[in-house]
Amino acid sequence: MVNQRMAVIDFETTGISPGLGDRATEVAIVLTEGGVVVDRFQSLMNAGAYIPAFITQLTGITNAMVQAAPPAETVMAEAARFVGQTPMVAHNASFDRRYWVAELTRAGIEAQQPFACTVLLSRRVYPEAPSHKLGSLVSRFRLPQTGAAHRALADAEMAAELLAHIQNTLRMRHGVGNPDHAFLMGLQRISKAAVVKRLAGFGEALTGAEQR
DNA sequence: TGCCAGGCCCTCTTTAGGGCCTT
Repeated sequence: MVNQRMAVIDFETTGISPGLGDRATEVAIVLTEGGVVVDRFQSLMNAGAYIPAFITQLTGITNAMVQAAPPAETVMAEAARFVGQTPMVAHNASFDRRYWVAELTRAGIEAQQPFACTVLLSRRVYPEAPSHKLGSLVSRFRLPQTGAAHRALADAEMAAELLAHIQNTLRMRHGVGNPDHAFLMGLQRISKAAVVKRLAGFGEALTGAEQR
């Protein structure tokens, strides 16, 4: 059992590019330990950015909702205190890490936490999956649907469920005794081709589907 | 009002192009 604490994060935003002015509208972080959620943080935030209609249609988050929310800098400072030095995880982490760094930088806070990515891990551990979207994987593995998709807390909790499922697969199918954050970072860094050899070294042979 | 990016991965590749994934 992996008892290491990890912080699974999800942002809702006004778009896909913080470098071009997009801002976060909501953040949620769940702390997991041994595959169990032990604490939660969630808040809308007012970054003063306009939310396009199609984003509101996707997330349900309106301009009025964020205008009534605390300032982004205040929320991010609370989020940073909540996370501390806990290693982080996100679904498509390159996206959430960019917003984590961008919003913390605006708040005058340095971001140093390493990010593991459940998309990269899923591609390596479940190469047979036809889709690696969060919702598709949750459905495929019959994981709990923790609320409305495309809201930060629900997506963070579903990503945490997926993380626990990946860790369990590594333990049960591949004999990885301790799939902690450092192991996951190592696994996502090596090429997909190298993963077969790496995991095979932990014990049980991979399935045919995984060796394709 | 509503445009946009970036990293990873595959292949009809590597002097490239396109799909996936996130909002």
